[in-house]
Amino acid sequence: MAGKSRRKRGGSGGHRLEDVARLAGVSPITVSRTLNKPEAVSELTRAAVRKAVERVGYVPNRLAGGLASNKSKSIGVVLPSITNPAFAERVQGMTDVLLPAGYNLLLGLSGNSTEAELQHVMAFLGQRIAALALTGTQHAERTRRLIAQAGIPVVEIPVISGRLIDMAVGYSNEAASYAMVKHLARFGYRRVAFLSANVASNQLLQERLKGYRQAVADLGLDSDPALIAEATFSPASSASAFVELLARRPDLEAVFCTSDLQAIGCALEAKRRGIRVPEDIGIAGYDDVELAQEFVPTLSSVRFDRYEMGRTASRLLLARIQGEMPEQTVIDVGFEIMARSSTKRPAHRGRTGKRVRPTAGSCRG
Amino acid sequence: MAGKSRRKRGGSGGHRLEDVARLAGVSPITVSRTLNKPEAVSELTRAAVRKAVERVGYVPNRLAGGLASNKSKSIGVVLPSITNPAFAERVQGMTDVLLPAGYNLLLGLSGNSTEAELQHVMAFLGQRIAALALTGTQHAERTRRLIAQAGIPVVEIPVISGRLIDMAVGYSNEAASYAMVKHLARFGYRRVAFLSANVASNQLLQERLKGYRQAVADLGLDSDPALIAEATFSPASSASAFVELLARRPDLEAVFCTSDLQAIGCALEAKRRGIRVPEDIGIAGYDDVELAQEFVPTLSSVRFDRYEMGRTASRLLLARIQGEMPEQTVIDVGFEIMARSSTKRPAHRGRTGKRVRPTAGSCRG
DNA sequence: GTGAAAGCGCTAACAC
DNA sequence: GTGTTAGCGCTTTCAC
Repeated sequence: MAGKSRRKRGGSGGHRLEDVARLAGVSPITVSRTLNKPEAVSELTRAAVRKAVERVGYVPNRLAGGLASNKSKSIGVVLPSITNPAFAERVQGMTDVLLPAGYNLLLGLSGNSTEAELQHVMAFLGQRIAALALTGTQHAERTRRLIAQAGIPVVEIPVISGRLIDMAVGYSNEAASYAMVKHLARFGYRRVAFLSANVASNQLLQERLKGYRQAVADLGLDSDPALIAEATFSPASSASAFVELLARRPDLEAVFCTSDLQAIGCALEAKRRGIRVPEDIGIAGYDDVELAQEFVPTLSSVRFDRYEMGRTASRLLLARIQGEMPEQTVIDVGFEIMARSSTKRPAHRGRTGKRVRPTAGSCRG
Repeated sequence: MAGKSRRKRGGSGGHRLEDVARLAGVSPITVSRTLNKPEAVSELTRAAVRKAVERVGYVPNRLAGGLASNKSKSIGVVLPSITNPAFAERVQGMTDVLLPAGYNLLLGLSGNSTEAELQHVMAFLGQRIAALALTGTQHAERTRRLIAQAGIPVVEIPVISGRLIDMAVGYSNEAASYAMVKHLARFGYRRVAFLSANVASNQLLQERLKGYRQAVADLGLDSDPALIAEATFSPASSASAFVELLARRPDLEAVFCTSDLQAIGCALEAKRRGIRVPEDIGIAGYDDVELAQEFVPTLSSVRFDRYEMGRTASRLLLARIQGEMPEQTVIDVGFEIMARSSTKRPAHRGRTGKRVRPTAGSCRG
């Protein structure tokens, strides 16, 4: 006791490195090393320190550690929203890799606003995050500048083209969309609607719309702009968008929705109206959520491994944090067109289960 | 230049308070005050400082600030998983309140393991989180001890009974479950199955099972233990559990699922087997996801406002962080039985839309 | 309203 | 392998 008179120790009540050190009969730095670089400490000392740590229930102050070392054990993640299962699984994949490595997740929800993203990135940088995971490649210039200045590893998900900041894990949304339209065309659907959430604010949807348009052009499908509609992610909203599409184009043959929930909304509306799927109208979704293959009829969808994407992205970040330089920093995880009943128009026979290999990233076949 | 020789300033490149201060022609502490307590600084100085901050793009180091003040602007949140939309909406509600107040979210996914929860809480405490939000009241003793020692505000969600640590926002899961079974009984279903995820590891499900059992006993329904089954959250898994229930009890009349996705899994399986819902079998869900009211048939479910729960919990935490003592620290948000087609057995007529008022927290009517 | 000094708890650097 | 010293960038305390 009678240490140098300190400023009042806040209510956080924790013990300090020094307390543990005294108890273990070593210097503070030895305790620090035991915790951070155990291999640099003799086995004997290590045991003594560990015992002391246990004894007082020492929880290191990461704020102090971070300040001293100018880096923290936190990783920032910015997502548009988390209610969308597509993003939720990515987060799960990330924590599953980062937690065992001792890293925490700082979560920022941006709602597709680059301004909100900037706010989050600033806050994260203020906490000296060790790395950053962003969604898409659409960022405020200031965000890019701040990140560059910070010099931390960054991974963008789930895109692999565009103006990449650093690393990326994803696939070509455009190619996936193209492939699905091609799949529909193969089954004879030629008046195919594109139903998505608000495209203007969402880069991924822009890519998908581009793929849709390209396929429509390439395959000579109906290119009427009235076939393009927007709805929120709720099934109810997409149901009414579907109704409007039908009103605009009573000869509508298929709807390609950029989310499964929207596709299900359309399918349910079709059922309520006695429209048969896939006979009268083909319906395709996106994301391949679990419900897609259980639904009646089973729902064709675009599949990509969101969970694995989170894991891969995290591994990339961890490698870079540890100073390694992964040979591949832009990883294409590919996608898969899951051809199921909802787009299987009778009297048409198409190939199914087309898998786009990771390195391809575009539609083949 | 020629400042006192410092340890190398890490690559994080940022400017310091001192840089801004020099530029603005004031002392560092004045800059600090301008940023944290603007009202304590003259308008003129404030303007000068703000300009300097803008000019160099100053991002305060929260690590340093946190160390000095022994508190951070981060709030820890522990959830079992985030793939479940029920939790995702809570998180959205929390950030919507916390972000404008300048707080970040540290996310920890525990998978219903109290041990994992402990790990997260330790890591969070190491970062001197300002407050903590936990799921349920089942915690390791050590977790409780650490939290008590830290003396930070805690809110538990979505439960309001049991061994509460501090504050709570939620409703009685038991009463909600009881109410749904009662609703089923009112429509003449007497052989009601209870289908949930693994109960042993999940406190909420335990409460719901208790409510089910109590209702079965009180209302004289069939209490055969074979009517209780488990499945994962996937619709496929619950579909097979449903099949097994039918095998065990071919005279099964209704299934009460503790999640909507499971209920939908059952309903889809019923459709595949030509079993009519609600005529042959009644199906009830839990959570009232958007799809529930769009599904065909519309799905009866237990509703509670998850988003608002997140907001309320966050407001409680913020108040306590600011030293206020909210008069109510255990908030019952109530629940609602959404009576829809999937449980409306013809020739039976029950009351619908029963709303349990927040302060009631139990089943009335 | 503003500033000077001290120190939050830890780790980097260098000595032994 | 272990210890000593000097800060990390901020906020507290107390003076003016």
